[in-house]
Amino acid sequence: MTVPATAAESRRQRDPERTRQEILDVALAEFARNGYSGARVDEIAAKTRTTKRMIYYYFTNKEQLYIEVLERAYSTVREAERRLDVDHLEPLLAIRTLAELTFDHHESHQDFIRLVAIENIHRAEHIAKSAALAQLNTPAVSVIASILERGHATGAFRRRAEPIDVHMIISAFCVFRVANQHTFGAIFGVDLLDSSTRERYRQMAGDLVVSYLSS
Amino acid sequence: MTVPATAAESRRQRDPERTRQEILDVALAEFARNGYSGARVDEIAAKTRTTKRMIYYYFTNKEQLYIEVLERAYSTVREAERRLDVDHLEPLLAIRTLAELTFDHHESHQDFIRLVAIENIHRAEHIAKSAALAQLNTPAVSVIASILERGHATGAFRRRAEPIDVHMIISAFCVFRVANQHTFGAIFGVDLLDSSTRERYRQMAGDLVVSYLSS
Amino acid sequence: MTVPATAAESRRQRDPERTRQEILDVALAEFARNGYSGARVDEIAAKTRTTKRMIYYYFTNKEQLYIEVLERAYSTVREAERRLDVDHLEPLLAIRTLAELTFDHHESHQDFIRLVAIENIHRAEHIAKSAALAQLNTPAVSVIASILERGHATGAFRRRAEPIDVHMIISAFCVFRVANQHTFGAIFGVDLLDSSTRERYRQMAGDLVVSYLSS
Amino acid sequence: MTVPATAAESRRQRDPERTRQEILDVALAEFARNGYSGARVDEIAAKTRTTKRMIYYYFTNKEQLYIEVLERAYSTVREAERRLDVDHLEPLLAIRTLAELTFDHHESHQDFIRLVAIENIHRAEHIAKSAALAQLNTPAVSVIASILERGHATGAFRRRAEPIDVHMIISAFCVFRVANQHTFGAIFGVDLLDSSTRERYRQMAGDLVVSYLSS
DNA sequence: TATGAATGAGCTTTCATTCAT
DNA sequence: AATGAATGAAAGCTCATTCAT
Repeated sequence: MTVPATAAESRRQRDPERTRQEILDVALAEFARNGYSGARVDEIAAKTRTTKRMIYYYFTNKEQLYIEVLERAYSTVREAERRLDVDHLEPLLAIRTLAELTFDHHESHQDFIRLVAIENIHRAEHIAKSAALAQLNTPAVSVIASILERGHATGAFRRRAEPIDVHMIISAFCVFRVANQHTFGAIFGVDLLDSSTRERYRQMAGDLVVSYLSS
Repeated sequence: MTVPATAAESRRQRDPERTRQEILDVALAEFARNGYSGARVDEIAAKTRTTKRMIYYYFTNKEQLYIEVLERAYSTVREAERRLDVDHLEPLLAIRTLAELTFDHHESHQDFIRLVAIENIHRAEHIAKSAALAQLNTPAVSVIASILERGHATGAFRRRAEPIDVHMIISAFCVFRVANQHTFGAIFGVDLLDSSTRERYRQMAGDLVVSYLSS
Repeated sequence: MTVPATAAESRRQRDPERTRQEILDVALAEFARNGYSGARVDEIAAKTRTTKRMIYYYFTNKEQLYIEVLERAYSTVREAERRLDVDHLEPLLAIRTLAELTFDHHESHQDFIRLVAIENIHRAEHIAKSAALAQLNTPAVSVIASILERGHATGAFRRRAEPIDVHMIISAFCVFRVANQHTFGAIFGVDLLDSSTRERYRQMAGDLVVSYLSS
Repeated sequence: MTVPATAAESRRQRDPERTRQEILDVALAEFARNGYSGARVDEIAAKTRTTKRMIYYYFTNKEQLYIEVLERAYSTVREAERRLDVDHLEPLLAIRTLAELTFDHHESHQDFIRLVAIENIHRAEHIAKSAALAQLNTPAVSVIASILERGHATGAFRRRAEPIDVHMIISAFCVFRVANQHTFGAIFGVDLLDSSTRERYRQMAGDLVVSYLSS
């Protein structure tokens, strides 16, 4: 017979990769929600169809699980960056579009932003421990470099700026809005993520980088 | 005799306020270093001349200690903001100076920046619980409002911007440099806090807000 | 001037005996409510106009406080017993009246009943430690002895019973109704203290001892 | 090799149910001896072949352990009640036998009596929390109901009494002797549990209910 | 006589992890 | 490859009590 006789049997996975992904999904949410120390292996297990024991079986320990969560999250972001295509736009519009796409991406990947904040609390020690993360290239910076080059050639950008600095300016604004939304909201009584102000902030992201490069 | 005979005697404090402050100092460092969950009351006590018991005596529990750390940290920042004096400068220089002072302040109060990041991980729930933090006013925004008014009057600022948005732009840049230094460093191999680049980033902070408001 | 200048001064008691009694009142309620281990010195102090320190000043430690609570409670009961006067009633009515008065007394002194239960949990070790409680005489038993003597003389009581056994029978019934009201209620869904059944139980107390002695 | 090499190994249990029962046994004794607040999980663990950690593993927390102790204790009593068989005895003898069996049972289950006293101190809040205890039926009352019915039919019982009241009368006497033995002993210098007086008290239990129902 | 400040010892509980198959 | 059972270590917190004047 193929009917599972016990709970354990019914739970048993035939697809290890799927189990891994399910654990990583839940772990991402838990780590993003509670921080590294605040996240509970028990809780992650409880929200999974597997058991705590399986988490250790697949990931060895809490830290390794966290690292793999981080790796997958960064890898997703890099994948998105790789899909960026603004070469067909004139430089000013290209950089504004890039800022806006970054703005949109950060808003829709808040768990990732939180994970980055958490990782910074831990001085990026887990990134340092990860072979996969060590060799991450950052397509976004190349995209920026290309735009800047074109912009300088056409004279659209009066300011000579380093690609990485432009990346930082865009990131700072877009990350801040998500990462600091709660303290900002508590202190100023303003919800930075409210849909009614999204368009204004989105434009501000573009204005900021455009005005910086233009003047 | 007045010579303390035991460890307990030598430890005994006659100055409760000083003891409180010492605990808060150590606790700030520990929370900033390890996050709320990651910080250990035992560890905080060990780095103090008092005992763990005293921490509970003064602060009731870990959360309340954290909240008071937060309150004092914010209060220090507000105090610094209150000392800001850029009224004698012409608008463009005033806003640039404000950005640079913010830049300097954040660099020299990295524990505060980390605390804010931690508090955001916890969705600002502790700020919400604090009566003292609820009624915090933010002098910096008033200062900005005043500068903007003057700048609009003189025509120095072509863009009409909300004071709070300008505050956000300055904060985003200055906070990002400190808060995200570790992941940025790990991924781009760049130390955002290196003294050799400080002046360039400092100027960038000013340029960013000035170019935004001017264009 | 006689106006108290500080909270401490305004709290300060001029009447030590009154302070002692207030502490004992609150302590009785707390011990009766939570048991010896369950009662908190902090809580007792909080419900008093004095401080925890004063409790130690007056009573040395928690156990001594408990003992004095016990002493005062027993002393109150003995005082009530001493006021019993059923000599003018014929034996059958006298013993019934005694049972009913005991019934009433226990109902209106539930804290005392609880205290006795608590003291039994502790194997009466505190009574043993109390000089005052050691030499407690029990007027009730003398009253019973007198009634029994008269009843045996008149032939109203066919059964020859020991005064202390009769005391036990009466106590058992009256104490049980109060002491076991909660488990009885939880298991049988009956509130033994409900006013609608008081008269029936009261009569039962009399019937029980009367029928026992008569038959 | 199968010889346990370490203390942990020798301690390790393969029989969870047996471990549970052992913990419950020890916990019953400790709770009965010291009350709920007075009992120490450490102490219970020390008297067991397991560790404190195992107690939490099996029972979640102290309260749940206490509740399960209570459940098992009540369940044992109910089991004994279910085995009562006095149908073959004529009513007067039946009710006397029931009283005597109750008397014997309470004497040999003093921990249970103490537990009931403790639970009453806590206003039966734990019984209220227990699903198992909520639906406990009480066979003893049915047995009494049956005896009363027969006794009323034959005219042996002149008094019409409620089964639950008769249960209360028997319980009150038998519980009192055990539950209040210590205060009674301390005050009257009488050991209610002394074997030399057991037979007299046992008979008194029967006399009490028989005379009550007969007259 | 009275008291604010301080505290050692020990409590219940939690956590990531390993055992043993 | 997979897992149910078990656990050492330490965490946060509480309690009656003492210090020091």
